Amino acid sequence: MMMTKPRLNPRKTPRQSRSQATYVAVLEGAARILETEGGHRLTTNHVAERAGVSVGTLYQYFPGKEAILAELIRQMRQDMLTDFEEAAREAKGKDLAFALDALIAASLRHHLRRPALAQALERVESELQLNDEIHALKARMRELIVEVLRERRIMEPERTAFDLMALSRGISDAAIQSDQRDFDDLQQRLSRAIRGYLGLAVTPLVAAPVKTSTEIAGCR
Amino acid sequence: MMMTKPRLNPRKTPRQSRSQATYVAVLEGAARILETEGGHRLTTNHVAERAGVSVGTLYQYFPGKEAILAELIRQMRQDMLTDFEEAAREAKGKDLAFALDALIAASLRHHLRRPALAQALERVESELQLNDEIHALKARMRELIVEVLRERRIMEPERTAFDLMALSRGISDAAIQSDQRDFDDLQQRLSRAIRGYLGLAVTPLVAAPVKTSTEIAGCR
DNA sequence: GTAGAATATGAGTAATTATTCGCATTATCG
DNA sequence: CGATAATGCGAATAATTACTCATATTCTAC
Repeated sequence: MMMTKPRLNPRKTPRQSRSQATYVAVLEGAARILETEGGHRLTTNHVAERAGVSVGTLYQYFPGKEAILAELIRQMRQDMLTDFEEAAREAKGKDLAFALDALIAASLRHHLRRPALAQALERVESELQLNDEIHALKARMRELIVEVLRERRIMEPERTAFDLMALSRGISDAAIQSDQRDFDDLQQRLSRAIRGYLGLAVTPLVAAPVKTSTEIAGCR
Repeated sequence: MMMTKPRLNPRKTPRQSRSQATYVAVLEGAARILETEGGHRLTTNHVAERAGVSVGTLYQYFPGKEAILAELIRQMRQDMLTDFEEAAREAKGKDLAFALDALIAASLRHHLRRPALAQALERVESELQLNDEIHALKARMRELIVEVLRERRIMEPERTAFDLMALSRGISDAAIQSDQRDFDDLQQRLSRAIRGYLGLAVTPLVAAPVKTSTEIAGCR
């Protein structure tokens, strides 16, 4: 034979359906380890075992565990972006509060689908430095929100989008960490936080002690 | 000799000043690794090296790297709690907005002192399960905020404190991750987010397109 | 069918990381 | 001092984890 290729890309692209199945099995095995045992137990041998696959097979498709994590993150971000795009399309033409609620719902659905996995992947994401593809996905998500804000004449849409995403993530993460999983409850709390940041009307949490005449008269 | 003790607690308490110095050197070495290289490079040998200490010495004071991390986290939470208590004392008797700003400032100081370290430790904290002492520190911090809210007649103080802490952390973390380090800018953004959540007055971000008479007349 | 390509295997090896232990050094106290 | 305890050392060893490769199995196309 002429010359065996010098082992170029260690990561093959699966061609047959059986290898496709192997590929997703590895990813799913890794995901389940993240969910149930934590990142420190994610070793190549262990992933292969949980995937019902041999280590050698794993290495045919992934050069190492970082590659597995990167692919899981990429898929998560891709799914999230798709949901966001759908929500933004629905909200087209509707008013600000409606559009925001649609985006909040999309974000919440994502966090509640596989809560432990989403949390673990976000942690990994901030620890690893990511490839450009993942960065691009996140950038497009932010741009999408910026557009929603800009169309509604919100000032400083970039910074506002940044803060809204950040505070949403903060509340979602903390809630999920404490096993709060009630969709409607979380939706309300996120909606309050976001509307409040924007200066939209929000029912005050200050229980009026005794209504004085000056308080009733004054607009704020 | 009668009987060598069966190696009870592998973690000695340093008695001489020199060993005190060793103890803190190990912690500082670990902290610097977290800051500059990331959690995956935190190995006992490496920590010892960066601390200028031999591995054996490290193991005299810490049974393993988790113990080092736990102690770093404990110290971080302890410092933060102290700052919060101080801020709450200052704010005693002042109005809600003032009290909140004092707490925000304390939180921000903490995050900005050693930003990369704070981030890394928070990640580790959510990955490891912590001992009761650290849980207690966090619980006392939340209680402190609950009290601030309760004294000002805020409804559902527990849940509100939870959400305020969560959204603050979300914004702080995201900002620091993006190298936004301007104290006053962050203070303003956090203040807006928190006041907004509570339904306090916040300058709206909606650029009024044309002021209609009904908008000017209506209180909200 | 059968040839050849693709895929799968897992024991075996390399590399990394954790942990110990015998001994050297330094401090404390009378 | 000198005795004893405290501290420090780091090569050596154990344990874990990463990764390979010779071989076996399964698929595809003719």
